This record gives sequence, C-alpha cells and structure tokens, in this order.
Amino acid sequence: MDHRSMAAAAMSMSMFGRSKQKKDGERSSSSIGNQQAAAAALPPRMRKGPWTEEEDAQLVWFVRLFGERRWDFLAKVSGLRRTGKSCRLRWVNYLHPGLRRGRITPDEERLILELHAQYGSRWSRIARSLPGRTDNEIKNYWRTRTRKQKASASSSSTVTTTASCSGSPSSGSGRLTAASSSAVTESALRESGGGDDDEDAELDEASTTAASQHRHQQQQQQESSYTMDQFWNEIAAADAAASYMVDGWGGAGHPAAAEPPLPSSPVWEYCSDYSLWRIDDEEYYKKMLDAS
DNA sequence: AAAATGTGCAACCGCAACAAG
DNA sequence: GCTTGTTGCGGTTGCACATTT
Repeated sequence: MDHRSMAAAAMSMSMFGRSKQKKDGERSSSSIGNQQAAAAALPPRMRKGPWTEEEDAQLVWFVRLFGERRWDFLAKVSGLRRTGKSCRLRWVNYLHPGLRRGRITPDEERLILELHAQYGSRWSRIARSLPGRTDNEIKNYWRTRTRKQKASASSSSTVTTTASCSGSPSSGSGRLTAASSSAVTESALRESGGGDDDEDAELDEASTTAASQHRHQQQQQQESSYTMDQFWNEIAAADAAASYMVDGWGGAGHPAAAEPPLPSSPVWEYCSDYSLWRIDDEEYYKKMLDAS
C-alpha cells in the first residue's frame, strides 16, 4: 500500500457516493468551512452529522493503515475531527468492504424474520447471519416494516369499519386498498393455518403486499445495489492504474492527476512526503502526535 | 406548482461489557 | 478490587428525498 493507492481510494469514494450522501457532504463541507472560520481561535471541536466524501476517504485510508481497531487512536491520528466511536460507526455501517447496498431481498427478509423470532431485537446477532448487512440496516428495515404493519392494520380496520357502515366499495385510496388487501391476505392465512405463527403471516403479508411491486423492486435492487466488494475492486483497479503514474500528482494522462487526493490533516504533509509509507509502528505516530 | 405527508436511512446517544493498568 | 479507556449494541432522532394531496 502506498500513498498513490490511497489516493485511488479517495477517487473511488467519490464514485460510490450516492446522491443523498453527496448532498449531505456538500452541506457538511460548507458547515466545515464555517466552523473552521469560527473555531480558528478555539480548541478543535468534534464534528457531528453526515460524513463528507473527503472524510470517508481519509477514514478508509487510516483504517487500511491501522486496521479496524483502536478507533480513538485512529480518529486522532487521522486528523478527522470525529470521535473514535463515530469513525467506527461510519466504517461498520457504510465503508466496510463487503457491505451490500440496496433493498433487503425476499430471502433476506425471510431470514430476518426467522432470526428475529429466535433472537428478538439482537440486531448484531441477526446481522451476523446476513453477510453484507449491518445491524443498523436490519434494525431500520425492521422498524420500517413494523411501522408499515401498524399503518396497515389501522387502515384496514378503518376500511373494514367504513365498508361495513357505508357499504361503499369505492371508499379509500389506492394505498388503502393495497393495505386492506394485504390485511385480508394476512387474516386469510391465519384462518387457513398457512402460517404457524404471526411471523409467517407477516412475512406472507409483506410478500403479498409487495407482489405487485416485486419485479420493480428487484429491478431497482439490481440497479441500486453497489457492494463494498465492488468498491474495493475499484480501488484495486485504481491501484493498478495509479502504478503507471509518475511521481507526484502532476502525472499526466490520469483523471486523478489534476487534484490532490485527500484533505489536509495534522499528519497529512508528513504523509505526502512518502516517509509515512515506510512506517508501521504505532509508537511512531504517538511520538508524532506528541510533537505536534 | 406548492404544501403536506410518508419513507428510508445515516448518525447520535446512552449504556453495558470488557480489557488494561 | 478500582479506575479508565475502548468497543459494541440497541434505541432513537433528524434529515433528505419521494409521494400524495
């Protein structure tokens, strides 16, 4: 690993950032500027909120240097004004290689239901059985799912009441219709003994409700799914490409040559003179930090 | 077209467990 | 055994985008 490959990582980070992430980054970048101006005379404060692409790239770099441990140390050394906790969270939930992006598949959904029945809300335990999925992701999915079910249940009861009172088949929106149909399916399943517990019924409900959108969702998933494997592959590819570059960032013929790879940090200048890349001793960094 | 509402998800917070000194 | 620092976890919040009215 050398500084060129880390620059490649920085390049790749900007490639996989989603639109929302980009917007967050833009907002955060401007706030960084404001904060930097305001905090010039103040002791450095920890940043909060969405991560910028620059921060991501910086974090990826230092995690690749030091490994996924000592997050507080890593946060300090990296120059990121983030807590170790925040760094870890960002890495685990967003930057870790092998993470899957995109919607939860029906198979995963089934597995989550099984595991939730088994372990309850122990999301990290459930996540271990779903490669590429984080506990946060599963937790969010579950939350969304239960929220939908609550809404579905309340609206279906409303529809049932309304229908029984007014007898009007046209009452209710399309959403309401979908919700009520799913509720009907769920109750039918319960009555028919199609599911041996609520979880199964819920699963079928979810599947039925989504049936009309399933193909569309799968298509969306194929389009939107961008795994961290792909990301790291791109880094590797960029590594290879970078090996053709001449020394320094003025190398011609490469898109990345025009701009420096990463933002400045307390150790950045040190890094850029190449001497960093001969270092693998943590102690050296401690001394460096003490000296700065 | 604009406002209101819903949805998805990244990130924060507080707590607990664990390890090292 | 106590203190301190680190890590991991679950619950919750807030924001941006999408959809509906």
